[in-house]
Amino acid sequence: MVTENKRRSTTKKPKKVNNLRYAEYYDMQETFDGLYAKAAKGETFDSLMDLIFSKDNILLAYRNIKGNGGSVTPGTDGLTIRAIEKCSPETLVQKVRNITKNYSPRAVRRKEIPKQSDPSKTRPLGIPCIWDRLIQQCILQVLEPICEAKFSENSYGFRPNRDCEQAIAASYRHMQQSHLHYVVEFDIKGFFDNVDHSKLIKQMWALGIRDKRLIYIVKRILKAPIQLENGTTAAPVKGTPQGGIISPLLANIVLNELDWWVESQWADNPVAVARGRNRQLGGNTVFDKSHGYRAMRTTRLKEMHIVRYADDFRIFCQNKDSAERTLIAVTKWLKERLRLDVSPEKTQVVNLNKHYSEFLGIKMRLTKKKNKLVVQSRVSEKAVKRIKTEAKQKIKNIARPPKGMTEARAILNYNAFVMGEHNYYQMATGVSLDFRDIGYELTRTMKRLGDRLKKEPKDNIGGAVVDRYSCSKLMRYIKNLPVAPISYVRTKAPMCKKRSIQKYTPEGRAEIHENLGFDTKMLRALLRQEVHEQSAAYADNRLSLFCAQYGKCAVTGQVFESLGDIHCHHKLPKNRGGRDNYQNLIIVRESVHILIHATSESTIAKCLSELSLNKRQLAKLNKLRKEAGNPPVSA
DNA sequence: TCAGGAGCTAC
RNA sequence: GUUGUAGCUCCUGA
Repeated sequence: MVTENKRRSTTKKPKKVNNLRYAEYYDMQETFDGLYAKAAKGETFDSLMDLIFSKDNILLAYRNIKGNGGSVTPGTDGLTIRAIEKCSPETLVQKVRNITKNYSPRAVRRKEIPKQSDPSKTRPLGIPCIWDRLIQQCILQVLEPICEAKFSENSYGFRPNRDCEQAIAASYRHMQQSHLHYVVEFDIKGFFDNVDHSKLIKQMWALGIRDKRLIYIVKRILKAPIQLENGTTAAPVKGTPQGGIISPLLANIVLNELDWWVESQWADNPVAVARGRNRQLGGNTVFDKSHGYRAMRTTRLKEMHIVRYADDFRIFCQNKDSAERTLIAVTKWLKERLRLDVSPEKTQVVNLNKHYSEFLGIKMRLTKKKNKLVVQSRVSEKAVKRIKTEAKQKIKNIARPPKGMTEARAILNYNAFVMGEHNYYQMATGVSLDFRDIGYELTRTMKRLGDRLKKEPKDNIGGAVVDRYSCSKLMRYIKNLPVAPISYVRTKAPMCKKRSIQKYTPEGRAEIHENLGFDTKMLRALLRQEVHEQSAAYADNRLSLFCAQYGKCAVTGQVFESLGDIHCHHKLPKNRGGRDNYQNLIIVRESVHILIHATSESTIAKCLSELSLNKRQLAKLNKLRKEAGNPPVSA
């Protein structure tokens, strides 16, 4: 425990990267594709456990969570990812299977954190222990392809290859192209904390997830005790922990039926009519009980569309009457079907011809432009306020860098902030107005930088900030560092989701992911090779390295012909403090490996003549020899 | 091409 | 120390 804490203070938080490649490393992509295809055909799954806790799936789960920022944040048992990766792959797998044999997850650590939208309010976090997070990741990997096949096109939150931009684009489309001028704004009260466990299980069943042992494990995860900040422990009766790896997926499972139900409720919906009586929509058979909701069924409502982002959703309607009925019907449906309450103050109908409606940080309405109604959107007031205060703070950091921060770092941080905000809010048609206002608000704070701000850099410089902003008259420099002008943004129309993009079909992947550029046979062999006496981290990094090096020796550049020729070398030897992290490992041919460690003249001579290295290769070799504590050799 | 690290957003 | 999913941007190494 002590060593864990010590490590934590010295370890920087890793950051998650795109993980499409990882499934390929662990030879799981085809399996996931298969699940997706089966689910799309309407097949059900009553035996998923063997797959979930298969060796490859578990090791892939480790790979996927090791990059999480929170992997070095301990749960209630004080353990971090280090506790997992120091095991050998075999014991890691064995441990997961043992834990889940009679699964009883450890207590989830409750932590209240301020909401970034409104820092005066807090959001309850539930941080599971690292082994439990690993187990949840195993489950997620298998459930996601099944669920993706069933989920609605109108749901954008927490889903692969979908984002806010697409949700906003869909909203614009409904307003402008489909002429839906009324929107119902919904706000579910504390959604994550109020998810009904038995309803959730029923929804899983309806989606075809029918493995009883798996359902039991999910139940156990939901019922995991919560260790409150004051140290006492509580047993949850509802809700799914915000911080649990499967929680976002569970949220979509619960609300998936809402998407299909709403779309099926309007008269003459071509999709609903074509599929027949609201059943079998999207391969779901969960609508049989929807007959009881007369409020909607008898009104023959006109065209309407839902746009959902996690628990935040809007329904676009043709007219006021339709919108008001929808509000009532959906509220009732949520209560009766999912046992969820909406917040009456925040749930309302908005006439988009007269008022702005806020969604995902953007407020939007319709205005007349040359006899046509077009979308006019702005940065939401809350966001403007937040940007102002954060930008002020960051400028102050440049003026007077706090200790532990240099001026250069403060500028970089400010630029990243400005570019980040611009990147997101550029989908509002009126962004430039809002950022002009923000810039105006900041002039006083900018004065603190005084004459340090120049119109030209000291020398000629490049980089992304210059590329993007140097055409602005407001561009300034401090020495050689550009300071991004916050007022300078141009709007960029949000893009709709391309239907063809899909993570779980080879065709759908083609647009977002390139296949490995070399023969993967050797990679497979490497994956199957058991590494005795080595850690999971080592085994995992070895695969990355092999791919990063295109299956070639780092010194000679030769393609590996046999498994035995592949040697993974510690640059700084373990007995001198070298670790199993990526940076400390490199893949070389067997003879090169021998040569790195060789001390006897005859061995060196033999290997050298065998390899006949050129100058550059020799230099690489000697660098590795030096790191290993050996003197250089010459040909 | 790979990996890691910094920033941003939504919920 | 603040978890999680998803998306975006940039930088640095090999």
